[in-house]
Amino acid sequence: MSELNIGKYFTTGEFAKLCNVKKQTLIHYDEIGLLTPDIKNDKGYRYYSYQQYEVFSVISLLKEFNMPLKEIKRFLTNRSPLELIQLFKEKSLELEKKIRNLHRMQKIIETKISLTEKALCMDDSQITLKLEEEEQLFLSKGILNSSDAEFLKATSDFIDFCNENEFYTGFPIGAMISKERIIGGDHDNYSFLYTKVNDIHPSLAFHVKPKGRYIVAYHKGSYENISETYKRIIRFMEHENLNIKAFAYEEYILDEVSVKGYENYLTQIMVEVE
Amino acid sequence: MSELNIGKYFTTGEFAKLCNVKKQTLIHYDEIGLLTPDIKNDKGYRYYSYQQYEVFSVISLLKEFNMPLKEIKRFLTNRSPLELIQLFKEKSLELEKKIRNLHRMQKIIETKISLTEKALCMDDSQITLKLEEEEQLFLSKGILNSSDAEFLKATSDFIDFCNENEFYTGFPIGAMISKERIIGGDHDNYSFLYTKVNDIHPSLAFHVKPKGRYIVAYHKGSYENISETYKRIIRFMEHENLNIKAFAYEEYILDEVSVKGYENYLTQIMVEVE
DNA sequence: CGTAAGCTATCTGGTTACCATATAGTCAAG
DNA sequence: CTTGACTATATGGTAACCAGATAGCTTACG
Repeated sequence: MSELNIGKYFTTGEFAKLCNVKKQTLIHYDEIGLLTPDIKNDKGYRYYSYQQYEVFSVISLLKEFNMPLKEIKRFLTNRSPLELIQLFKEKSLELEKKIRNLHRMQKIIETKISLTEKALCMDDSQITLKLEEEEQLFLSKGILNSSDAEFLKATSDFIDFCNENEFYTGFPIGAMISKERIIGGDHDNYSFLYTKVNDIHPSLAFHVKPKGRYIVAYHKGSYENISETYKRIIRFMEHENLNIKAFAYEEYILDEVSVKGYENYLTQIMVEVE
Repeated sequence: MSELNIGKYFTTGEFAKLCNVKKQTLIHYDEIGLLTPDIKNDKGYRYYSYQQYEVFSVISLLKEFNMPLKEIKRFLTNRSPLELIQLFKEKSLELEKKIRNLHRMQKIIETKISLTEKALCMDDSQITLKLEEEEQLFLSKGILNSSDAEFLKATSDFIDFCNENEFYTGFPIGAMISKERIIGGDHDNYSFLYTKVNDIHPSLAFHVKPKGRYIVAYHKGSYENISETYKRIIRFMEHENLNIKAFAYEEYILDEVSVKGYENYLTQIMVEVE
């Protein structure tokens, strides 16, 4: 009776089922020396002890941390209670970071969803006058009258900086254009790029988009034709007897992410008025 | 001046730096048609618009969800505001699940750390009498007098069930041995396997490890020699004039996960006494 | 205007952690 | 003693790149 030999041991298939993985995975682990069955008979048949299940579960735990198998192997070869404590403490910190990041991601997609939903259900032909609350904006360096190359550099630096400081919350990048440029018809000459921020970083300077009345209009299509929308805005202002205060704020509501091609973009323009 | 042609466009290298990836990655994305540069000149040089940065950031966001590039591509090809909303809502649910899972992982490693730290700083030669609080245990089906094959099956079913119900919290699997077996010297004939649970699942039956006095002893090495430790326990009981109530509870404190080889295992034995 | 530095391109091969499939040997039950 | 269900090894394939080689382009300087 060979049953006695393999008494309390699982075959590869049984162990694989227990671990919820393919047999191949266990064979692979054996090949790379990560998890070698306690017993290997003369025919090459593998037999795993149930204590090895605990080892497997640590491997799969560490794998969930994206720890490469090589490193897991290194850990298991040198394993000791102290090593385990040290490793797990490291991983615990990583976990916290990961959880924070997931919360950030959740904020981003929530923002994207609500922005896009808003875009879907609004009337983009209408120009309206709205009272808006104060908003904190983080600005790029000035880009007025900049060359193409300078503009690219500024955009790039701005995005870099936002990423480093985790400013990106799903809000699109906006652009500010000054009163003079709007009136002068110089509609692609922006003063600053900006992004909305939720938490104010004390050591950095922010621009406050003031509380007050804003003309809200929407531009459909490429910004090459944005002048026409500005003309409509100016007509509206004259009709309502309003004056631009300092800046207009442009934001993509639908951009390359949700539609394909400039002709389908939707830009929101908010003009601060008095 | 060819500068005009490529005016507001990033070269592959510039765009790669902006996106914090290797140039190769962008080339790869171009090859598989995931993110094709707006412009490709006659020499094959790639030029990316800054609007494409937004596309890239959505790609990398989706990639963080482990979404395969093929699926991301499918999404981007059919992109529309509605598709975006639907996808992001799905992903939001996934995120919640992931966050829950990470919290679970954190609990597991915390438990492992504290168990192992406990093991390191205690005196395993000492037998003590302790007052222990009530504990909720989830039990395997009875394994008394079971054959090797039955034992394996029970272990396997037990682990499966624990996994399905996410009972695993980092506590090792324990085993209960009855009064009769302890006295009779039948030390590897367990009655049940168990694991500690934190949250009680209302629809399942749990065993309560009662509040009361327990002899706490430690066994070093393979359980093949566990009889000697039980002899020490019995001597201690006689000396202190105590009697076993119903069960002893065995738990690995150091097992294959933190040490290598049975000879280094450390088992905690708790005997319920009166 | 020419050249060298610093880009760009494509191409090959390697990586990780497997999965699928094919073929052949082995085991356990009727 | 055969049959069906297992086991083994071996080969090739996958995703999403990365590293390095080689060759072409371009631009800033002398």
